Amino acid sequence: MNPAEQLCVSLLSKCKTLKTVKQVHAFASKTGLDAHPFVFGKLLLHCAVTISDALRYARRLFLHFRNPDAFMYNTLIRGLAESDTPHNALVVFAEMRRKLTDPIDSFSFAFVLKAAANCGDLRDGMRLHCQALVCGLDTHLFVGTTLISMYAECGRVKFARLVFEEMREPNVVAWNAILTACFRCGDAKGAEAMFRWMPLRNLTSWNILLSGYVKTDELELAKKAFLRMLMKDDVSWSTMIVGFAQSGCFDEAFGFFRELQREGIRPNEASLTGVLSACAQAGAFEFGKILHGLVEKAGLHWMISVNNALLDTYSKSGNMDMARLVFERMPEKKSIISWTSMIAALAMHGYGKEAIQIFRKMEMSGTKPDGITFISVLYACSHAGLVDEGCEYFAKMRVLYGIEPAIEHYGCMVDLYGRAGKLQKAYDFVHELPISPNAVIWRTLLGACSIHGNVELAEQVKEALSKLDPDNSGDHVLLSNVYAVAGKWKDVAALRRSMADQRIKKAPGWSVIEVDRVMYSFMAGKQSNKITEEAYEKLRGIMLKLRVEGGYVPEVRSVLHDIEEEDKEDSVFRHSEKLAVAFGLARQREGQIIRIVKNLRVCRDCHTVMKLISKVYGVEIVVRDRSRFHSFKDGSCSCKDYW
DNA sequence: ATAGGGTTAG
Repeated sequence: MNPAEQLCVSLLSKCKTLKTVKQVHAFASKTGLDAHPFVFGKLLLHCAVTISDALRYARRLFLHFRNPDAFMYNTLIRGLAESDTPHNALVVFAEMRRKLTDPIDSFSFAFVLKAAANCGDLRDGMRLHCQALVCGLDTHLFVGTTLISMYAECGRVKFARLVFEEMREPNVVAWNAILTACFRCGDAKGAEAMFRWMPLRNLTSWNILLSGYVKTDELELAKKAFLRMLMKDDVSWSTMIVGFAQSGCFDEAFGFFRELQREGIRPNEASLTGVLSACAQAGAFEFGKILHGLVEKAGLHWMISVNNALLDTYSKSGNMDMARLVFERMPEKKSIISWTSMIAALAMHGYGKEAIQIFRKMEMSGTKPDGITFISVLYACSHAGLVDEGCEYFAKMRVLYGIEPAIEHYGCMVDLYGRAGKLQKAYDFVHELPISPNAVIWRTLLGACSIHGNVELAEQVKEALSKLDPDNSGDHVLLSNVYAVAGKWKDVAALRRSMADQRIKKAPGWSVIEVDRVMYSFMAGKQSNKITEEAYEKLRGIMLKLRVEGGYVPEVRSVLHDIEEEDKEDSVFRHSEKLAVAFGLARQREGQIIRIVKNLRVCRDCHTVMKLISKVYGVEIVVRDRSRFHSFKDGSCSCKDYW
């Protein structure tokens, strides 16, 4: 190769996107550098298949070569194996065997086995195993290792172990493969033993141990192993961050991320998506913006996964404008996750119609929706009162896309009917389900009864629930609220007694507000400190002003206990979201949006109060519920009082 | 070896 060709090659190795590959390609053909098409073509192809979304381009290039050799076939097979159509790799492999007379080398087997593993097709995998055996390559280090992974992917530890035992001198990579295989097939004990026996370990072995623990929900064990590690890399850190984020412990995820930064480790795409997901769960708006900055700084803004996480974080922390911006500026092709996240985001913020529009756009773009997409669409319909549309899409998912509805989809339908007040329809729907309803289904129905005050149905539903999930405090409270609304105080009292007897406690509600990068949390009830005192003080003033200027009358119908009217007033007065808003009004700069995250759903009275505050004080308040957003402005809410 | 989206409820 002459120096100019070498320059091209080194340029190519730095390419991260299809666009840059194409630029180099164009440059090369313009200056005649591709006069050496074989050398150059190989490398271009190699580069193209390592980049996601570049496969079609790679295939087209491949067709330009009349007599591709084994290396080129291998390269294409490798790319296809990693793509979302790994089966094509098997097809190309068969073609290669037909056309090439050279013996198949270990690389070909390794790549095509990878494809079989990604297909999860045991039969293809075993056929390839036999072929490798005939070629005498099955005990080859590289091939044996991929055989182990293939069997692990198909859930056959025994076969994986057999292959491993046949290998004469397994290296670390092979040991790591069998370690992974044990974890993947659910044999954690075997994996631990394997880890202890390993004659050689590297950093990867430790990381496999970490991720194995994380996947089996043994976070404490993962933490212990993590502390024992002398060397840690970004993968080790990512594993911990992601592990904690996935099991909802966002505080610990934040902790690991901060520590990673202190150690001077560069955050990669996995650690950033992990911490962003924790951020989305916590609804931490300011922190999310800081993380966005870190994404830019790390140069990872071109990655789809990172953008998906950013989109989700912005929407779940109440900033739809930024979420939209991220969505529109997404690089290359949007993934199914991008579309679904956007649909869910719009739905959560009460833009049901727009969510459906995005779904249509997705259909037109040629991306096929999956089960989760439909959950989001149905969720959008039920929370916007779009009953007909919901039914339409429910039918569509099976007829048009061949997706069989799962229990979650049925749950959405029950919610769709129930929320809209079609209780009978919802009830019939539950009785006609092809699968037996779970607690969530009944709870959805109970929620609908509570919204629409149907005592008889609520009692029936509670009966079914107490068989499936008797200890759920929320269900008792819900039924009690139905009684309270109907004025059946005796029933309320009886229910309270039985709750006390069974030691079922009502879960406390809390609200969080972020002021100057500090999170303040409020809980209804006893404990008082300087912060809550300050909030109470402000709240008293607010309520007085609302009565005088806003014509506020406390709404007390959803109070649990049979107590005097005044006490009921006091009880709703203490709700955590009111305290948080009061604190926000006291401490935040004027004109700043007051953002609150709550663990339960807002009560009717608080909802009214928020609307009034937004009008009387001229502020914008954004409250994140357990399941959606309420954006209060000029005396009305984005949910249009339908929630 | 690490990633991103989803039903109900207090």
